[in-house]
Amino acid sequence: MSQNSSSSLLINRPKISTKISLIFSLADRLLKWYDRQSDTHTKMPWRGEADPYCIWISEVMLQQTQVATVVDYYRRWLEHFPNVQSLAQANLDEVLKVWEGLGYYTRARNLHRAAQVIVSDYNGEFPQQYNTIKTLPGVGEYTASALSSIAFNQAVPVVDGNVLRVYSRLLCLVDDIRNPKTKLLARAGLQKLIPQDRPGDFNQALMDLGRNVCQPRQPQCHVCPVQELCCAYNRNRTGDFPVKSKAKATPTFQIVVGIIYKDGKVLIQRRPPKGLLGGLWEFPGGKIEAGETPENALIREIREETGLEVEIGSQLTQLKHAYTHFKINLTCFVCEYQSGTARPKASTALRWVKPGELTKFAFPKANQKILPLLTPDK
DNA sequence: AATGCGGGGAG
DNA sequence: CTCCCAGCATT
Repeated sequence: MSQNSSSSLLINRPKISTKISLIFSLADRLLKWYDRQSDTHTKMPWRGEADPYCIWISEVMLQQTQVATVVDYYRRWLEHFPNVQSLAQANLDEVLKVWEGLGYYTRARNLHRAAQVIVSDYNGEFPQQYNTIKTLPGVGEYTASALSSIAFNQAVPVVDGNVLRVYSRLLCLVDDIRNPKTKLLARAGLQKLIPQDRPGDFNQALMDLGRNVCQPRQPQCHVCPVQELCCAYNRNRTGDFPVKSKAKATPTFQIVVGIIYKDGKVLIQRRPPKGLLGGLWEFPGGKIEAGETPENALIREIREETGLEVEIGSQLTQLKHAYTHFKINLTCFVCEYQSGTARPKASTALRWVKPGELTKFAFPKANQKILPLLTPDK
C-alpha cells in the first residue's frame, strides 16, 4: 500500500513530452471520442438540452448521485415543474414528494429557494455569469462551472470526482484527492487544457470518461481515447491512482420505531426543516440506549416525541440501512394507542393518517421499506 | 479544515 | 454481507 516517499516524489513528474502531448492533443482526442458516444448521450435526457433550467436540474440531481438513478427523477421533475416559474410557485411538500428517495434533501429545498430567487431577483431569467450563478442556494463550484460551460459556453473547467480520478491517473498525481487543495490543483491544470470552442463538451467528455472508462476499479484502458497520454497507464500503475486516504469507520445505531394505530389510522410526524432528512415524514421512534430493551426504548421515545402512551404489539419487521456517517439496525413494532393527545415535541407536525394515504407523504428510504408491510385497512 | 448530509452499485 | 462512490453548506 504505502510507497516510500522518495519514489512517490519521482512519479509526480511526468516527462516533459507527456505534458506537451497533453496540451496539444487531450482536448482533441477527448472530443472526437465524445462525439462517437451516441449510446451514452441517448441515456441522458439532459444531454444536448439548451434550456439552462433543465441543465441546472440535472446537474443538481447528479451531485453525488449516479446517472442511472437520476434519469427517472429528472423526467418526473420536469413533468411536475417544467420551468423555473412552476418550481418557484410550487409547495415545498410537493417538491419534497417528487424528490423523495433521491437523498440529500437539502438539494430539493435549495432548488425551490433558488427558483424563487431567480424569479424575484432576475426576472425569471437564469443568470449567465459564473459568479452570479454560484450565489444561488445549492450551487457550488462544481455546479456553477457545469452551468457556465454547458449552458453558456464559457471556458470554465469542472472538477467532480470523475474528473479528479482521470486527472490523477493522467499525471500520476501523488496528492491525496481527499485533500481540497488537490481539487484546486486540478482546476488550475485543466484551465490550460479546456478548449475555448467546446468547453461544455470537453467537461462532459471528461466526466463520461471517468464514469464509463476510467472507472475506480478495473479501468477500461483498452478502449480509452487518451491511453497514450496517461502516465498511470504507461507505467502500468493505474491501480495506484488516484491516491486517496481512508475514510473513518461509521458507527451503527440500534433504532426502534412504532406504527401506532388509533381508529384505523397511524401516526406520522414531520422532521425539522433542516438537518438529517429535513422536512420528511416518519414514524415515531429513536435510538435504543445502552441497557434498554427495544420495547422500553420505544415506549420512552413515543412518550418523549408525541406525549402518547402506547402498548407494544408484534414486531412488524427488522431492517438495516446505511447513511453517510452511520448505519442503523431498525426494529419496527406495531403499537396500540392507549392514552394521551398527540403533540409534536421532537417534530414540527403530527398527523393521523389512513395507511392507504401514506404514499402522499415524502418518507426516507428506511421508512419506505416499511410502508408495503402495513395492512391497508386495519 | 473538518463535519454533516442519502442512497445505490459492484464484488 | 463489505467496500466504494461523490458536491454543498455550515462551523
